[in-house]
Amino acid sequence: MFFMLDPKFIRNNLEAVEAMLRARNTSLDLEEFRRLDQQRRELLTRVEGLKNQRNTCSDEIARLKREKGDASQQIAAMRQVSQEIKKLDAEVAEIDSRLTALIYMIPNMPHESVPPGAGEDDNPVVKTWGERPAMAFTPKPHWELGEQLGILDFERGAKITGARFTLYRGAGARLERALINFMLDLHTGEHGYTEVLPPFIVNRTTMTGTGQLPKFADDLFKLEGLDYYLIPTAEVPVTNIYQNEILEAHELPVYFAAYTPCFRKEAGSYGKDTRGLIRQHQFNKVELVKFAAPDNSYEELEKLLANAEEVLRRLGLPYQVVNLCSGDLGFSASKTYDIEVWLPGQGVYREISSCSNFEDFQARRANIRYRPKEGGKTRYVHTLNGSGLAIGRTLVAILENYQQADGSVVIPEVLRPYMGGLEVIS
RNA sequence: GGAGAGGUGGCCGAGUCGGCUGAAGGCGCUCGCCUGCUAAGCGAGUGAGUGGGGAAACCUGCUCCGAGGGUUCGAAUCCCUCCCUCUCCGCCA
Repeated sequence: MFFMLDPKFIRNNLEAVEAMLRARNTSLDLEEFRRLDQQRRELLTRVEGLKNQRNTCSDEIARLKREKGDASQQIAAMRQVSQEIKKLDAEVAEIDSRLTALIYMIPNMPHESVPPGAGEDDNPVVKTWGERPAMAFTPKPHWELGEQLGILDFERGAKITGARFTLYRGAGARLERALINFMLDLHTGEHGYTEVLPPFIVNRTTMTGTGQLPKFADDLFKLEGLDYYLIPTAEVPVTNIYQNEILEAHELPVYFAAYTPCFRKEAGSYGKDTRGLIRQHQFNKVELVKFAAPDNSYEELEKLLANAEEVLRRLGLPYQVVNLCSGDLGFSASKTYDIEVWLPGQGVYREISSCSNFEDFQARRANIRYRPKEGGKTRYVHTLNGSGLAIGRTLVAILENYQQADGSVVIPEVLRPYMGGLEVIS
């Protein structure tokens, strides 16, 4: 049986959990949890008593048989007991599955440093970096630039597949690939991450481990006739690398960097960001994933954020960092920083990275533990992840921030070696 | 896709005609002894989950031998379904 929040924690902190649900604008009644949990414990006491009786008596029967004695009386008695056990076991299983379904719907507890708030307008900006480029002309949105330069073909993307799919060509395709390589090289070469290339299709258990299922099934592409799904982010396969494993304390923290495409249905965002690359059903991302000991996971979150920020600094892209408030925090996260990059073509800051500490929420579901140095019981690790960064949106930011009056786009210096020396796309 | 073999504790590896095996034996690891140091040697300990008792050391119930069902008083051991691994054949980037 998997849980997200510890059922014991819920049991002992019902008021706190209910307060958390309100802060997250979630309507969920814990009365049923209280009732089922109580019932389950009562049943368990009874059925375990009976099992104990059966075990003891089975030994007795075995002994009698060995000594050629008569055990028919005990066998008859145990037949009754076994019937009863079977019945009670079924009742427990029924309650368990209802309880699990319920607990799976409860989001994570926010960290104490998460500000209260109703939604994204209440997220405090904790940092801004870089100079917004001064332009003596009216900056264009990236879709215009991309089409005029012949590097982004939205129409043909839509023809090949449908809306929210894009065909990159020439320098556009290469720029996308350059960004992937640049980011991976930076994180593996300078930030201590190990590169992994995971499967892009995962099974149900894996999706459940990181919290995408059962709650967010609507946003996932599922393969027909199979219990397999296209990943919506590398977080899913990479976090599940250690699913059902026990790590040694000296192995922590573990840092992974992974490039993968990401597939999202974007259900419920029909009117939003219909133009351009901002919201696609398929996009590329370099993801950073960490497994850390609980006592320093928040330091690891700060480092993770700094690693993601470094990408934007080297690319010379202005950004701000916001601390997501309680009402905007994702389902599985205890704390999340969003990095938002400046897009002059649209005159807004747009999310380009999301760095989160999930504490033991995912680890509990995916059953990822470690053995503490000082010995004693195994504990759940803390998992963290962050985009480092979303590739498509980075390309958008480059086009819009580095555009020239004539519609050409200068390539940031750090990318030129990856572009075969190309300095300007024109 | 076809034929066969197999999935046991951190690892390797026993489990007889179903009962005394949560699991022999070995390796590894931990602690202690021994040793000038190292190696070797000797002794003890060493799975996980969940519940009860105790201030604690610790004692104790239940569950777990790929997963899920079934047979049985009782299953790692028998039956069924599924998953995975390996070998051979076919097909294929």
